Amino acid sequence: MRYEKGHKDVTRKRIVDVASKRFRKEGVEAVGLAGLMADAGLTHGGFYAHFKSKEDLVREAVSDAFGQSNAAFERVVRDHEDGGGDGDGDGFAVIVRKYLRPEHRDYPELGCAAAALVAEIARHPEPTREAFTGQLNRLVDLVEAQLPASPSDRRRKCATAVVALMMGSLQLARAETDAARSAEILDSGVEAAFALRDRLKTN
Amino acid sequence: MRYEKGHKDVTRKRIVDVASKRFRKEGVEAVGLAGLMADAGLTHGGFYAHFKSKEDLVREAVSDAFGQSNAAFERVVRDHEDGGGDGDGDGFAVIVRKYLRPEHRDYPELGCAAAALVAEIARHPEPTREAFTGQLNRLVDLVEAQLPASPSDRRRKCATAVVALMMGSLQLARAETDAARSAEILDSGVEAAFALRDRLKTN
DNA sequence: TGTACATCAGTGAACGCGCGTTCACTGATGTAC
DNA sequence: TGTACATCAGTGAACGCGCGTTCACTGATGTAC
Repeated sequence: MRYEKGHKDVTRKRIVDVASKRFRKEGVEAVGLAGLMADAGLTHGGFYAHFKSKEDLVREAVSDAFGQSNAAFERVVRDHEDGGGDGDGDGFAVIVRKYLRPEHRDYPELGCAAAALVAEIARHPEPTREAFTGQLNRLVDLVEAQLPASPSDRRRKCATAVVALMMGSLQLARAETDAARSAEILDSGVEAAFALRDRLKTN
Repeated sequence: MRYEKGHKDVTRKRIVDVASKRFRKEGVEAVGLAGLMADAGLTHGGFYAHFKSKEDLVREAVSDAFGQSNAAFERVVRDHEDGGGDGDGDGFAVIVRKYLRPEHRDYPELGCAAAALVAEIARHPEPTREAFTGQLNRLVDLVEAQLPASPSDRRRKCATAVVALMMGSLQLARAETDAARSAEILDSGVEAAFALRDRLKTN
């Protein structure tokens, strides 16, 4: 069957979309190409008409997943600025609270790719790691833009630490089996993020 | 061949030891039992004389790996106390600096199991997750013990956030391909950890 | 003291299965005549 | 306007391979007589 123009691109995007969700939920290694293609409504043989290897898809899907979650955070900050507080730094609170929400903990397939995949990505080839760190820097940039004025390397380091703290807290909350303790981990992350921001203000 | 008493226990420990290193370095899923047993100087068939399943080994190896890294941090704090500063809170600095060292970033197989495996463990069955969080709490306890006196839930939350921050920073530093930026990530973690500790002091 | 047997940690072939990858093929549609 | 052919996204069988797991077996040593 021959398809209308642009059909292949649509299919390719569908594969990337399915992959970006399943990788975040199950880990890259646990997801097989046959099942992935079936989820996209295709048979496995067609995979190589779209990507030259699984690694090729991983790089693209990680970038896409992380990019989507970054875009969501950027949007939520912009919406907040347009609405109430006129650049009073509350964009920071919006990011931190959204990141450390129970929903984000419970639905990794819709959330930050860093929290789900950072350790696995660290073992992948350099191009994949670079796609990852490119998006990571974008997240750090976004956090940095919400911080009060300070010498620029202090701001950068603070933003970096806040991202590490949020990501780490989310991961620990996901591993914790006790619901109350898991909620406390998220809460610790929120409080500590504010503490780091405030210290930048004071000093 | 029949073996001297205790021989089987020694073999078992050797398997757990090899597993605890390889899991941290390569991830649980990437390590096959045949290769693992070969590394322990055995053939794969004997595995089930020691463990009832791979998951059984995972639980034990994660507990062992995390326990060893915890013990190392406990030791380094004790040694520090015995040596110079008599409980002046520098145990905290010793932990943070040891955790966020470049060597820890570069040799995951000898380091903290949380940084290497937290995301993967979160997808494992409850007994495995509980073995993990048991050791995680031990690490939080250790950090908490180095913090200045405060209302106990504030201390606990601060210690939790410090662990999340250290773990997250180490993971990000491992994924980063640029050496200078990777070093900066570690440094951001160290500074932020001190900031969190200091805030507890002041307040 | 010497022989027969029980023990059991470790061996290695075999099980079904899913992996990533390759490739000859299909068949509906667009284009050429 | 009607027929022949080229296109090419997607199909599905097949490749070698490693996975976790099972099991009949080995063979050096300890124990029983």
